[in-house]
Amino acid sequence: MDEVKILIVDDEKDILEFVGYNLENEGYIVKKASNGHQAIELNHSFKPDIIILDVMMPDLDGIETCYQIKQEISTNNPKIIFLTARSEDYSEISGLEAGADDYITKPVRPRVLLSRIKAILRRGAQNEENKPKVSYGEFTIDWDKYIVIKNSEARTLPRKEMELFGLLFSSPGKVFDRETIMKRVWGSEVVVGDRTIDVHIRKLREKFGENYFETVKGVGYKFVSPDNV
Amino acid sequence: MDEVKILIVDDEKDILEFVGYNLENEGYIVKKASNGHQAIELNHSFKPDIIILDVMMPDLDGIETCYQIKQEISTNNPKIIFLTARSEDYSEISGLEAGADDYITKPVRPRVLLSRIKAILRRGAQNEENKPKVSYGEFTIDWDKYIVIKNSEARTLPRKEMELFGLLFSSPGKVFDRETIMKRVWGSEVVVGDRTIDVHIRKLREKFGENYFETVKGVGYKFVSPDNV
DNA sequence: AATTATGTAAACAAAAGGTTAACCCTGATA
DNA sequence: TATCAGGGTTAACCTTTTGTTTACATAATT
Repeated sequence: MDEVKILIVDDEKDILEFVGYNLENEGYIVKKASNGHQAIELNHSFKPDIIILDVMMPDLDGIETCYQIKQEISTNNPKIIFLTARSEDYSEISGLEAGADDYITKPVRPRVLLSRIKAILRRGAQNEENKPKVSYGEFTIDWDKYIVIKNSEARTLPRKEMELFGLLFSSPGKVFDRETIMKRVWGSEVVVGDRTIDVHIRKLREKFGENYFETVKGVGYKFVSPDNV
Repeated sequence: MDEVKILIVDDEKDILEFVGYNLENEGYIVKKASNGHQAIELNHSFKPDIIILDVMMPDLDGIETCYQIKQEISTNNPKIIFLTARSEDYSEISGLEAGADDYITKPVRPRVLLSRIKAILRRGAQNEENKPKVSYGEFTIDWDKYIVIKNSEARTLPRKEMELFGLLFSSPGKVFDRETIMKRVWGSEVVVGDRTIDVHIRKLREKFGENYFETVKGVGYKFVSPDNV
């Protein structure tokens, strides 16, 4: 991983500038968001490796934002560093639960921040050896190579198809309702028409066969492996 | 859970008013108690989903109150958020021991409080997703996969049939009267003809056999498992 | 027997989902 | 810069499934 992308989220412009400047100086690719919604949005499009997230923000606070981001199925699995003022009354409990990977208290000291970032990247590098490759029935999904293998025949899927497949595949047999699919694949911010999910299911069926993606009318869809039940 | 009930407990009237106002504004159903005894009392009668509990109270303090409430066996299992003044020397430890679910330090900031409440509700909702897989006699119902298994033969039912089955199956042998069935499966607002339930019972009988859904004339229906009684 | 509650089949209505093709981006390519 | 291609989305229309009612038959209860 040579190009490390970092997203900074804070409602105070000064901090965005200050932290952004320091990180860019170190050669990271930086984008900034000034609220939670923007952050979720940018997590999609920018796909940062690390998100530095202010806890205390109006409207959608850091904890909430973190939750939502962690929910989503996506290729980037961003690490999240919380930024909290020592005086704030957000307890660490909620932060850890929300899936924070580290904490930093304001005021931000560049040296500290950089060392935390490096620590996280180091940790990440180690994990990367655990290729997230999961098999079930005749299928294998390999997020690393971004392919789905069916009976030793590999194919690359477009992002949304991959994510939709990934979600359903993550719990074979379990029905995911449309709302959940929407939230986890498209994100809670995005609003798209109701036929969109169907169309993507169609594409998956075209590629893998009609029998793997079962419709449960009025509820949602599930992945099943006929030979494997 | 659409109607969320919250109980606020504090000996300072101002705080009760302030917090209460903000929560009501968000559509929560709110009751207030000004001491621990009242709180325990209201936990019984009001059955709140969440209790916001001041730690520092005369006589019966928050920790004690929390203990007592957690002790009780009741249908509502209220989540408890502690309210502590930063200066107080109640350590978080005692709070966690007492069974707190979260902390907030005074002064209470509405945004913070609301986001914590949402977080707690979300946690609760997630747990609810793991609807258990229940077996009785030759039947198993699996809400996750949305199937009913009879003698190792699985089938997915349409929504209403599933819900009707689920209801009757939830208490084998117990008679559910039509009114209850209506309310629980169709909802209290919906009005449908009186043959509708019968027709759905018919469908279940067609699918699983005539002997499992017994009519109790003038009352309602019950699920029975002949081999199992 | 009369009355009332339930059973049933078939018709009907309305959701829910399926399908296809066109459209709009965005990023790549010449 | 113009063009192009792929992915993603929408729109329109089609099909199927599910849910409800109707109309009448049957069984139980008084």
